[in-house]
Amino acid sequence: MDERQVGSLTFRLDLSQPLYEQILKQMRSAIAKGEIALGEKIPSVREMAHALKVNPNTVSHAYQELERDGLTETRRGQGTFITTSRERVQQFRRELAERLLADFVAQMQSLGYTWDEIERCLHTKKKEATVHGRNGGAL
Amino acid sequence: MDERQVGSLTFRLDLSQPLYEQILKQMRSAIAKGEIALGEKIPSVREMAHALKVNPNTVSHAYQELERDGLTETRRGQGTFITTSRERVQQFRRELAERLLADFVAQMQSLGYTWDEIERCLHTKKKEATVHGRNGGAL
DNA sequence: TGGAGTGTATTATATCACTTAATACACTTG
DNA sequence: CAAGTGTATTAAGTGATATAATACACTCCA
Repeated sequence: MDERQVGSLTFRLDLSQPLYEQILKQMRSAIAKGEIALGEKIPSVREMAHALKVNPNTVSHAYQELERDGLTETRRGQGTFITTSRERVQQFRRELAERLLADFVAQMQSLGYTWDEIERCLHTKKKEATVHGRNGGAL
Repeated sequence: MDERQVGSLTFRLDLSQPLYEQILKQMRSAIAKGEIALGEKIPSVREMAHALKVNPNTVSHAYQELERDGLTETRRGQGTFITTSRERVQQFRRELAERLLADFVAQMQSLGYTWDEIERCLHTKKKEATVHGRNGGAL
């Protein structure tokens, strides 16, 4: 499965995307889902780099994007911490979901799908997924 | 708007994505939506390159991907033609939509959204879009 | 106070995808 | 035979990505 544990987090890295982007996305998900508590310290750049067998610069790149997102706060000499603002995390989650939804709909419409057809596709897939596994297809 | 006409097609190119990918996607859309008739000849590599102010190699790259998709057939010395198989086009459209849907759902679930929440988001956005413009938000 | 651990910045090197350019070839049509 | 097709090749340049090796300023704690 090529999974790597670091602290309470689990990462899956491959070569299909930039490494820093994969780290970034998986950190965003962990924060959005509350898998890391608000205000909690995340692994240091060097610790993360060592655990993921990746260059510290690459981890640093991802961490700086997280701060640009407003999801983390960095304290010089101390480390990087998840923001304490629950509102900020919720807002980010909403905005990202909104972007994903808009992109998805735009692409479906570029193939000639109508709103009703898109809704029907989603509903069909939901029923397919919830029949097989009880976890809603998440895992 | 930075749009370029070539034959009956309209292209919009920017620098946010590889040029060959943008050409590829917009050709796929045109074929899937039936904006180009089955069996019809598409502009030659050189003509398209000149019209889009792009290198012939870049257009050729996109055209070869189209053939890999099974959406076009190339006849040496004659040109590139849309497949005559309506079934092939429909199948491609379905498969691409299926992929888009699966990716979208996976990303939403990675943010902690449930199936019901995803369905509600889509339905809300549909109502927002159909209130404003009558074209369903496509243009 | 000093050492260890923080994030950050810098410079250098290497690789890869993408793009352009200039040719060349085999094929088909008129 | 000439013009137009797709295709292949070689070369060059650019930018993003990643690694490596240092260095610096900061904070904490023994």
